[in-house]
Amino acid sequence: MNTDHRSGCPINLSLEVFGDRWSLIILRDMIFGGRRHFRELLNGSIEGIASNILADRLKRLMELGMLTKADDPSHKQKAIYSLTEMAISLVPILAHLGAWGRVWLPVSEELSIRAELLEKGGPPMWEHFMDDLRHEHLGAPARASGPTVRAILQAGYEAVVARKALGAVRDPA
Amino acid sequence: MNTDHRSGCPINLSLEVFGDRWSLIILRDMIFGGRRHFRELLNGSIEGIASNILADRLKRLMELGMLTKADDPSHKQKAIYSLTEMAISLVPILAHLGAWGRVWLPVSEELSIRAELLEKGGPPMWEHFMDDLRHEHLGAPARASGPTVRAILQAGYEAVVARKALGAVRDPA
DNA sequence: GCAACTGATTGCAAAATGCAATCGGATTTG
DNA sequence: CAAATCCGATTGCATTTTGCAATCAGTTGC
Repeated sequence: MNTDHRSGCPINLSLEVFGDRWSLIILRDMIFGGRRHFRELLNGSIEGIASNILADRLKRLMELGMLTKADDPSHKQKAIYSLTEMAISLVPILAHLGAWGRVWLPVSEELSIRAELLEKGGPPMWEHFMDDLRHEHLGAPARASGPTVRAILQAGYEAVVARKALGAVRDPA
Repeated sequence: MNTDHRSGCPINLSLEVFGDRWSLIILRDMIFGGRRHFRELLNGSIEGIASNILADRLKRLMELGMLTKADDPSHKQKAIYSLTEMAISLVPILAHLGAWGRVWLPVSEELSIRAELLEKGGPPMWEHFMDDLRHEHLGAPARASGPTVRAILQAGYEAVVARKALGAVRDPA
């Protein structure tokens, strides 16, 4: 890992970790989309990441301690990528980032409903989400009750998609 | 301004705004360092931004609605850059980013004391800070009482520097 | 045996970055 | 009043990063 930094400022060092156009997109897809494999990240990315960039960023994020990689027992060639606690603790930042983007940028309704729900859920929901991710990626015990936060966000997303499809039937273009 | 986006996801759109190595550094120097002029940003940057990059980013941030530019009445050639509400509302994100960096990255003590104080102050302190910035950059009325948040952070910084200098006298290298 | 899929790698063009020198005008200094 | 300094940039150029398409060798399912 590269250890010569521009400065010891925490904001600068954070930017050196994910101050590029792809690293946080990959982490977003792992956190919110539940993606664990190379191809899932490659083909599932709505932004269309290239395979060489994805390979480079996965390697970089591993060197930085944000991800780990393990063999998939069901497929000798598959690798499973896992979030570390360092990456899981980005959830509040992602929540704030989504909230800020929702206010100031031309977001689409179906892609911002998750950010809206996460904002409304506040820190308690973020903690729930981080516990879910610790269970999923670090083998921590599962939360006692209730659906996962990802399932709640996904349900919200699907409700918006369904409502928009209905609107399209009633009011076709 | 460029209006073709990779996706309408709020996190992606936020990254398109400041997902590079310099934009947030410039905003940090304006917010925490109180810098308003080109040269202040150029020479005051500990990370050493190049003048062409600074010029490009200032232009870009203006096009995105994060900054405005005005003539300095005291100097016909000077320009004063001001934060917009869009940029001021990044304060909570910067606070979280600093807090995260302080935990996970090799920050220096003197450059992370501000992040520590801002984290301990919590959302009420962030609101105070944003009010100060609205007064400074948008002409809003000043807060009723007490020192500015920037002054509090600066005092903390100087206390650390003084303490470290004292330690160097007592325990020279 | 063969097509589809696995996590990547390679080659190459285009864009972004880093760095030093420089610009014309405004201001300060001696 | 002339020289030096400062103002916000701009230019040229080498290096680095990115984006894109094609390709790779090994694994799996049929």
